[in-house]
Amino acid sequence: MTTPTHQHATILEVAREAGASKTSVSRYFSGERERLSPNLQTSIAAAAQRLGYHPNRMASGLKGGRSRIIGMLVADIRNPFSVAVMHGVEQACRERGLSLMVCNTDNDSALEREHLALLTSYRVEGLVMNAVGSLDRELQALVEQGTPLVLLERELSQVEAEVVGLDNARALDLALDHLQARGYGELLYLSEPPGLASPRQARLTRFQQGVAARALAGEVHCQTLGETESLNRAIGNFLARPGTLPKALLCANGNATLAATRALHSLGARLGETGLLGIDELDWCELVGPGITTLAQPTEAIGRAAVECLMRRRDTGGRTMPARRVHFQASLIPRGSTCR
Amino acid sequence: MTTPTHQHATILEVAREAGASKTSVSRYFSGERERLSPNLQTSIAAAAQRLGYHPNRMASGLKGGRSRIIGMLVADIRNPFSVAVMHGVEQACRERGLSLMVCNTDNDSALEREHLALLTSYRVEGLVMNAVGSLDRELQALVEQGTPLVLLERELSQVEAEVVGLDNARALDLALDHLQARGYGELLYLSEPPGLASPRQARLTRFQQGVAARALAGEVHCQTLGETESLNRAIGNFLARPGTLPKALLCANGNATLAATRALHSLGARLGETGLLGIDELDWCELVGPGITTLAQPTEAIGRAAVECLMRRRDTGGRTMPARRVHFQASLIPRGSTCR
DNA sequence: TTGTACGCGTTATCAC
DNA sequence: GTGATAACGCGTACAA
Repeated sequence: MTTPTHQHATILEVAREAGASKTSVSRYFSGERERLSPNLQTSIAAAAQRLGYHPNRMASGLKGGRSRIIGMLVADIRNPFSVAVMHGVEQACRERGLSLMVCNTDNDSALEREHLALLTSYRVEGLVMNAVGSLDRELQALVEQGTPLVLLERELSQVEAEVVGLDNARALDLALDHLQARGYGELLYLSEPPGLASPRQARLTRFQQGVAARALAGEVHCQTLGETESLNRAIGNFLARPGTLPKALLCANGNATLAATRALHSLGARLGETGLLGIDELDWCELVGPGITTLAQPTEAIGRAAVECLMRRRDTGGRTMPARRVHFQASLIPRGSTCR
Repeated sequence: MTTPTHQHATILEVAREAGASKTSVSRYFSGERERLSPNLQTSIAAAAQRLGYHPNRMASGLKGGRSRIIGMLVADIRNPFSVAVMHGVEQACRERGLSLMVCNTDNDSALEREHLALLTSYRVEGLVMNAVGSLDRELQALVEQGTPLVLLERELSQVEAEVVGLDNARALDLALDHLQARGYGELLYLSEPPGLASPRQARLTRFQQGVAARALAGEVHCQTLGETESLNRAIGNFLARPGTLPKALLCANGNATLAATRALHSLGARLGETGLLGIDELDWCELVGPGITTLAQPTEAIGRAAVECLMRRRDTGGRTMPARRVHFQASLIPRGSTCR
């Protein structure tokens, strides 16, 4: 019987307790149990059990150079879309025996830099990010040090990295086709300012192209969604403008959908009469009024694909491979908000 | 074959590059810059800059025994409440120079055990959890090893740990008072099965006491919320039952609110005529029908308080201190769903 | 099959 | 002020 220590047991203590050597204990916990005699196996297991031993990943990561940690930099952890992708990332990591360290940057560029340094200092074996700022220099350094990098959606021209995300062009085509088929002729596109975030840019561009190609009337409102009055005014003006064709709002992401729904709600607009279509499926979209039509993204698949890219890149020796792109398709969920 | 990627720079390389010793470089990066001569400081800074050096936290964690990592075990990462608390935890960690390692157990007891072992193996300096299973033995071991532990809501009688969470009794009193004031006389309480999760138990118990004390009619439906038909039937029966007093649903958490709203939606019930009150405030509660009345929890404060407890316990030497409880108050947000 | 010795990058303890 | 050196816990040649 051993006295309950308040320290963590080490491999050496387990070895002594089991009457074996460090090496054997190390083997036991490194998946080479078969090569040990049954006797040793049981006594090591018993000793480890008694001492509550867990291998120290800090130490093993130091020696082997493998931290077994994947880092993830998320722009907005309170966005359900990000969480869903993260869920996929996490599952894929677990299946590979990796841990996930998630940092939320709250759309703050300084925070992003800070968190990136942090993840670097833990020697993460790969990095998944969808964050904000222009960290080109730091990311370039990271990639040159041999750390695989996958960008969610936002692509940075400077840095050699995989990009995983939605096929934005086809998603917008899908949305525009649907709205046109339902008879809406004047559209207002709602988005946060594109800034450096390339998917926002890609969606916006395709919206403008698509509107022109379909001979629809299209307007754009790009503004921080926090400014409620400004948004309400913009939507109010759009709806009040004289016009013969039915009007609809197209929202670039989940946050925009939420903001638009609130605005329409406070303006007293009836969903359907005023069309509403949002990119990103959310829990509550089926519950508001006649339901909100959405374009759902395969979030889990996106997360898993990110990890797959990471691992592939790691196994093929990093930057010698050309950067790739993985696109997923959105699926339309028609509801009452696009039904007149 | 020479590796094409130059590895991470080490403290030794920086020292050589700067013409200094390891010790000085270590001091420079450990907040003891003042004790170095200005000359040394600049040359170390320059060398580190050239080499892109970041201290290896794995190594420093090994030597000093401080990983600078806080672990968090979350039962359901897709629950917005959990994410909001996590956000608070993260902020508090950052302010203290700690990193956060989050593991999602997906309400799976086996996964929970696995993740706990993982976090232990990284020698987390503290653990925040709100997870499911009965991990009493493992947690007890953790605490005895000197790792501070804070439980969110769910308390485990066996283990000595702080508990941070809502004042469930007063929250339910608030809810019942509101419903009674609004004239609802027959209540149906919706919850997932209490099982080992003590807050569910606490809320349920208080509901039953409170209903009796107020001479209201109260029923309870505790079932996995995934079973839609069962839930619909239960709510349908409740509403169809002859009775003179207005009826209302009381939902034990955000998931229950979502399920109840869906059920009422599919049953064609009108919110308000049928009362609805949910614990946990969600983005969409103001948007559905006339709005859903909720009891909001101070999520960020709960997360921050958890980290504070952790740190306090660590600084006072862990298990010598008696376990404590921190309770927060919910605040009522009245909306149309409790207005006839 | 099992044991020994060394190195991973860092911090702490001394000496100068 | 600065520098040499010994741990920290583990993996792994290499020896037995």
